[in-house]
Amino acid sequence: MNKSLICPRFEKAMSIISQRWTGLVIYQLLHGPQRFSTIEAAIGISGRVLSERLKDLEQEGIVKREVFPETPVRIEYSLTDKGLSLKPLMKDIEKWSQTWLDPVDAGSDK
Amino acid sequence: MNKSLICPRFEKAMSIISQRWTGLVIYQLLHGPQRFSTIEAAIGISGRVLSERLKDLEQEGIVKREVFPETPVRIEYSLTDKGLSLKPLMKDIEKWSQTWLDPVDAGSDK
DNA sequence: TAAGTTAGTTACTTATTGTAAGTAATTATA
DNA sequence: TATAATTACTTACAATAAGTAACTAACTTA
Repeated sequence: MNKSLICPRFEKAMSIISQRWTGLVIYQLLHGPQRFSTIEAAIGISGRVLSERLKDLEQEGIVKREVFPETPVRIEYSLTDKGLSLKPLMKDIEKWSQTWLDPVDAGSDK
Repeated sequence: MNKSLICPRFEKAMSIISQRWTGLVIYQLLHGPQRFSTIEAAIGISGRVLSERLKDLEQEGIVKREVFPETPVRIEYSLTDKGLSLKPLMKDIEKWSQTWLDPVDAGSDK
């Protein structure tokens, strides 16, 4: 079971992109380096999960974490080259959504 | 809480694409119309969830379900125009994975 | 000393998935 | 005729992931 016939690299890419919230986190970071609380507020993710996702994305080499020892401490998250390379993809999704999703529908909660 | 500042249409698109398995189901259907059990085997999804996803995707107008009253009954799932319009996106993901993911790494179960 | 920052973490609840067995409709086989 | 097979699901239950809210650490300011 669970032995798929699909290219493992594609599958891996999908597993990154299709993990809940990762897409939005990356999209948000396209606006530039940001701190934890900014991302949290911008996309409406819970701190618990954001913390988890940022760690995963750092592991994948998609996100970079930088500490600025100011007061209070400032920690900035930004995209690496690998992360930035996802920009065209994000733009495609944006374009698709504008072409194929009805504005009214899109806003309604489930 | 949970009031994001991101464009609702983009968010909706993301919520479709980033739902577990939907990407792989769509990708698989790019190969042409297929029956339930074929998709199931191809991507390694459980029947329970596949059934759920296909219903969702049909709702979204991305997938079409057709019944052929043969024996045993044949039911084919295929992409609608809206579904097919996701093809360039899928190809981009494929390309990205080939450029940025290490083949060894990608295969390892985490 | 108390209260305010930011960036998390922890404990606990709720939601989503996975697993495996079961069902319905029909035909083939012993 | 009873049993088995096939496909496309559904159901019940266990396991994993996400949401919520309170809490911590390491400062600084009032």
